[in-house]
Amino acid sequence: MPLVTGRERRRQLLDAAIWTFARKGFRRASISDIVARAQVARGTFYLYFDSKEDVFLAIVEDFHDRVRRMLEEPEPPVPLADHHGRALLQRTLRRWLELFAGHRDAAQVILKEATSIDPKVEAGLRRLRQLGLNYFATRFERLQARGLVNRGVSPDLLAHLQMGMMDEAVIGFILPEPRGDVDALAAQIASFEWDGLRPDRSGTPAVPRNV
Amino acid sequence: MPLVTGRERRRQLLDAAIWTFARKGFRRASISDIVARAQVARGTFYLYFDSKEDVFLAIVEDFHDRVRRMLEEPEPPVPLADHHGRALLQRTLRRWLELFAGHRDAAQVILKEATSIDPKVEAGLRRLRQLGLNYFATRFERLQARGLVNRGVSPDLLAHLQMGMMDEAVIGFILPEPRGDVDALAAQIASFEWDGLRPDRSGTPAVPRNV
Amino acid sequence: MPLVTGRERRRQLLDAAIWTFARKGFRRASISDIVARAQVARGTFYLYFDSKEDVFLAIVEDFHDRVRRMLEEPEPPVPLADHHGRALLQRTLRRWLELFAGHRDAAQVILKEATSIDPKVEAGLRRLRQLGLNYFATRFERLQARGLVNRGVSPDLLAHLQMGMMDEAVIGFILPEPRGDVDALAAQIASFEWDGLRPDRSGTPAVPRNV
Amino acid sequence: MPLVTGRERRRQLLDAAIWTFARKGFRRASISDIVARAQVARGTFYLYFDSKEDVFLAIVEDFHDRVRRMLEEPEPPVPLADHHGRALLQRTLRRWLELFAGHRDAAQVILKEATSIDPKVEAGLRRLRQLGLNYFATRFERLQARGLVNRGVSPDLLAHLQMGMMDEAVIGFILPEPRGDVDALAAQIASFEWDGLRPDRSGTPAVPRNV
DNA sequence: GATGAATGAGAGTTCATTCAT
DNA sequence: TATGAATGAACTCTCATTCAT
Repeated sequence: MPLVTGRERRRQLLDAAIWTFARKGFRRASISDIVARAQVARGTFYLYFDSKEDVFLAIVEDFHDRVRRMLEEPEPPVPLADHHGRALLQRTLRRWLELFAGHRDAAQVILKEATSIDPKVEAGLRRLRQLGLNYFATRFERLQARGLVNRGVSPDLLAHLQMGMMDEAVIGFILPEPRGDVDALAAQIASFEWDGLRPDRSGTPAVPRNV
Repeated sequence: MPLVTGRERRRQLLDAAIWTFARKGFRRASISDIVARAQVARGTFYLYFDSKEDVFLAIVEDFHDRVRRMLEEPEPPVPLADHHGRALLQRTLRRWLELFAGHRDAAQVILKEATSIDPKVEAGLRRLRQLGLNYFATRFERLQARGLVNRGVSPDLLAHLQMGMMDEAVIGFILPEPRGDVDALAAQIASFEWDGLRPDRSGTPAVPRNV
Repeated sequence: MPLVTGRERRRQLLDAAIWTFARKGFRRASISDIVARAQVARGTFYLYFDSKEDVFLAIVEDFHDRVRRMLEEPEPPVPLADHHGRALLQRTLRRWLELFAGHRDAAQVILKEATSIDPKVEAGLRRLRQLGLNYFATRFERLQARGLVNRGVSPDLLAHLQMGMMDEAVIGFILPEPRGDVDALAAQIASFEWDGLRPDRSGTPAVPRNV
Repeated sequence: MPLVTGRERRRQLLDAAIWTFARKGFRRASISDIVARAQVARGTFYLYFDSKEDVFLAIVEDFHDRVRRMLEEPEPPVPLADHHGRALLQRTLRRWLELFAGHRDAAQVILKEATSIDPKVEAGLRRLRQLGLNYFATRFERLQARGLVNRGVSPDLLAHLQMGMMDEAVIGFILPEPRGDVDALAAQIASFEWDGLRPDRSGTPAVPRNV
């Protein structure tokens, strides 16, 4: 029996690639860097991946799997309360941010190195993105149907905006800092999304001039 | 007098680079591609730019200038109305989206090729991003001070979320389609931001279960 | 086991570079020329040398080693004779000239291509030159101490003059001809050095006019 | 009438080239460097010289002229003395070294950048070298004929050795120092050449062993 | 004569990929 | 499976030279 199975060797190379791409970027990282990190020979890389592009695609698909598994995981019930919809939203955002916080190198690669590499990679990224968009859109739709969310905005647009905010929150607050307070971040975003910017829900604002 | 001035030749090469990077990506685009597009010799490129990285930086800075000029432009007054703050917000978003819609190739390059290229390029992108963040943060702060916007969220976080939504809106709705309805898009985003997701501002939602 | 070891491949490339530089000069020789001579691919060159400058430095250092090994080699005793010092000198010159005659391409490169290439190369050439200068200076000093050589001239200057004569003898009489009589050349140089130009060691020259 | 004549402009460019080649070497110096030094436009260079190689050849020939003029200059008589031949030799060496000391940049270019550039340049350098060799050979021959110099060595070989010593003296003692004592240098070299290394012109050295 | 923007051949170098061991 | 020396296409960049003004 070999010391490492094929599965393990592949994982080892994949992690080395994630680590390398996160630090050098796809373009500047070389196969040499990856195999040096993985402590295997150059040729070994090509036993598990077809090309440099292929290992990038594998990273995307690996992350895709993680997202899918997270989304499929059953969620613990939220205590019924006044702002039930908001609590659900906040929990979702937290789980989403936690996933990225738990895999910062991969997140870095997916979010910041997702440059035009290859049609196949492009497709993989599109699928990953679509997974998120579908999830959020379906979710908003259901919440609207149940009267838990304002029906005035299209679930599809909402999903896009949600994804944009998530990306930016990860890039701006999770990737740079070793320990961001994910909980607080999710709470604040949920708060903004739930209540909106309108200052006073009853009265008229007092004589505003142009800014 | 030469047929083209140095300024024009530089612009010509810059536009060729934008066009090329938007289609092939920074990595796959070669200097040969750029000069072929610009219809000049290979060496001419190096009279105006130091390197492939340098021309990318120039693109970023060119776009930076456009954004700055747009932000400095005086805005026509918004008719005083019930939802004054919302109207102001919507107008800002529209102008922002219009700028990107008016320079789709450049937007594509900035938003999708903003990969790790070079420390200098990195810095340039950071400056561009900061320009937007500062603008939105200042704006929200002022509107809050004037009572036109809910004081419950930090202007800084708001700015980040706003930028995330803008990026995603551009990537999702402006870059793919030749003619997106920018006005409608701005209106919908403003609507979501203004009112939030809360379904009913008075009553309690009716017996929701977990989603 | 590969057909050639790394050591051999390096030597093969080094020899090809010596051959090429000797014929085309550093400037006009291209990496293509070198690898064509060595019958390997272009990239192989860069497995063994960092750059074109680096291989030149390697040539210099390779020759440095040869000179050092020659100088360290024990010399067979010279039969005690009337002109003991002169015999020692002649033998040294012969060995020196033989080394260059035995590696004419390298000598050509070292002596005629020793142009300003690189600070590192410059330093390497300086070390090589210093090796020779030190050897001759030490030698003269010892011979003076033992009373075998005229004490009227500084060993340091003597070393420089000796080096100059050697360089010129190699350039003028060894590099151009496939088979120069190294022995006779060494004998004549030693003769000149030993006896000097003074025509008659006792009498006064007869009524010389200006030349 | 133009501000500068063609002759002057050519000289200006020639001096700029000497200055540049002395500092950067032929290979690393560019036409840009030369015209920048001469403060003229790039194209102007090509009105006076055919190519980069051509200007190098012009430098060689310019120096050739200087050497020739010096050699043709009548020499002041040397006071008749005991060592008449030695005094003549010393004066010649001094004049030779003075020429190089008076044109250090050109000397640097001729002696250290005289790398393989071009067949034409090669030929020019050969002519320059031959000028010196002929001069010394003729000189030694005449001195031998007049009994002022030892007849035991061939004038031709002597000329080569003399040139080698001159080159080395210039490289080692004149080029590096702003103010070398040319007189003393000439005196020491003449001393070595005149008297040789033989320690004692009458007795036998006392029982020397091998070094 | 003088200019300097434009040229483009050609250089050195990189590195993803292969394959004999 | 694993290795790593070898490959060579493709790249960026330089710079001597030209020529319309």
